[in-house]
Amino acid sequence: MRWSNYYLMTAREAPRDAEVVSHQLMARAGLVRRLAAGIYTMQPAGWRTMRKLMAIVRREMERAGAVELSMPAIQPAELWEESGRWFKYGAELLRMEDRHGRRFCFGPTHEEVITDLVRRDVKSYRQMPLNLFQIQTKFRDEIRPRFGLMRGREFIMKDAYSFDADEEGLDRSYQAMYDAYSRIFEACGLEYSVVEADQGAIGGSSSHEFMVLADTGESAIASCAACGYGANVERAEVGTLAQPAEGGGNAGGDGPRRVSTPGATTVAEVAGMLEVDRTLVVKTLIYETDDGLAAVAIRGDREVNEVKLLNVLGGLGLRLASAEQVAEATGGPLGFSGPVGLSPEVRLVVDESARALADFVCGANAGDEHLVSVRWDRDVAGARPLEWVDVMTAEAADPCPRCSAGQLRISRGIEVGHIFKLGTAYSESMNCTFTDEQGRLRPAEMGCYGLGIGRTAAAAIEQGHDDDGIVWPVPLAPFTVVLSSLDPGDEAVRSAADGLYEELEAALAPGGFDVLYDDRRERPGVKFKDGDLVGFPVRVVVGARSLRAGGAEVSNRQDGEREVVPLDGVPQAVLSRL
RNA sequence: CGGGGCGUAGCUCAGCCUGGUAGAGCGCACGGUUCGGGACCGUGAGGCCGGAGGUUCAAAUCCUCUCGCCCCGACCA
Repeated sequence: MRWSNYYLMTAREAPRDAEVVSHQLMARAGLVRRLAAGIYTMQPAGWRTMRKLMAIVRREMERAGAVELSMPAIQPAELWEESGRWFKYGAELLRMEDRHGRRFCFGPTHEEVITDLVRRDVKSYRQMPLNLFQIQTKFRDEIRPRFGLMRGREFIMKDAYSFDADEEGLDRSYQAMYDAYSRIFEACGLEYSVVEADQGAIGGSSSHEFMVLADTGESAIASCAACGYGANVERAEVGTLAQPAEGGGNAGGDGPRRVSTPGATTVAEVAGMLEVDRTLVVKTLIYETDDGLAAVAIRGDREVNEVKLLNVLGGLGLRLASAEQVAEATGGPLGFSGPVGLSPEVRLVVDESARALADFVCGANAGDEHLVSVRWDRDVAGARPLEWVDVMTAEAADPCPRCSAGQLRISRGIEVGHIFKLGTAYSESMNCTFTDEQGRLRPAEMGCYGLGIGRTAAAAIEQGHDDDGIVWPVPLAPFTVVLSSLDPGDEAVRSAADGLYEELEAALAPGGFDVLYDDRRERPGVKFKDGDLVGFPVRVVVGARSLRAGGAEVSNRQDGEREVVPLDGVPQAVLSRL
């Protein structure tokens, strides 16, 4: 491709709304253009990167036995009502009506459509296993789209769905996708890790996320270097916590004592006023759930993980209760709640972090008062059975939940892939059944597997850039090589560059590599800056000076290492750098 | 949805407080000088100042409404 005929316009400055580096560079390099909040045009060079990524994804999906198809983006409401998600999915589901008043949505994902398809076609265990995938535009009406392609509303996703006759089959299909995803991110040259994940709105029994490691990632990951445990912090478990402090002066006694704690509404204030360690205070939060109010007790130095809590309590969502609701549940004002004497209407769950506590401090459910010397068995369990749960947020240096030696480390990542074992959740609700070997009717065991195309490209930039611009991994660069002719007016240079261009195209094509020939009538500085900005992995420069030095200059974007090689040696020199 | 901010040339922004004929840099076009890391000089094109309404002799500027965009938050008792 000749740049003079191509559509690739760079800019010195990024648009004001570009916040993260991948978005700024994609905009400056002329790869994407924002059309509306969270909605982008892929300009030609950006689309080339997407196409290369999609080719890698296709190759590995097919290698793993998946079969490509294409499903509609617009989907009828009835299907979503059948699965129960028309209401459950919430406001992220973009809904619309046609001229007859029939209701549709723009598909955020395709479980309903694929399940509907397969239930009509697949009737026997002999037709399975099956794995179907597509690469297609999705729409999710995010509350707050941001960060360019990282969290768009309209985005391109590879989604795959597996159907198996039994759980063992699902395990095999899941593992095949796990391996395929690993090969994909490997092939892209990305540094990634695989972690256990929360299932969220999709539902199902187990899942893993593929995270590209980057400090700007929106996801927090807890991992253990000793045993390899890794999980999204939304889900991460924690080993048994040490209980560093003793009850001190509050130990013993026949029961809880009321103490005055005027104005102390936070754990830190209470601990300071009573001169006890924060780990000896039990924090009690009141939540509003789909089933009424619930109280969560947790050790004072710990934070509640609302994703875990939602999984424990069930329902679609939860929020911290208002002051009025707290008064209804506890009889006291906000800031003085405790597990003793809660309204019997209120469900109480207690985090494991507070289990080892005896003679602890907690709110008295009365203004400006706390209780000291409280015990679970004697003072709380009498009124109600205790429900021990894990709803704490993992923190750095927490003990590993899987091995005795390790400590958790918290890092950040960009979620580029997510695989789920769905089990029979959809096949049951949508009646996707088959006849097994014994002639019985059974629901199919399903899995689903998503991979964000645009987000992976953005993640590659987050991981690969410097002050001058993008540093693409070779497989994802819009063009592998940029050939810059510095003196297009000079006949010797022009013919040398023209010749090189043809030779390079021929030499690179078999490996799937490509060349952008910068034949524009621009000054050298502009060509260098543009090449660095767009991030072509290898640069070949031909100019009057390089010809005098014996040929063309070949260099790498990544480390800038350059050499002058004779013209006929250029293709080989380029290939050796890929 | 709550809070904050911003909409002026293709891009980044000034002008607004204190109303009086629309500005800069980059980019673009043309001419000249340059030519290995975003050149310089000159000339020029390009704007219903997001939209509607109001106040005023007069509105980019003041007021009201509206649309769009961005950021933070939607959290700890």
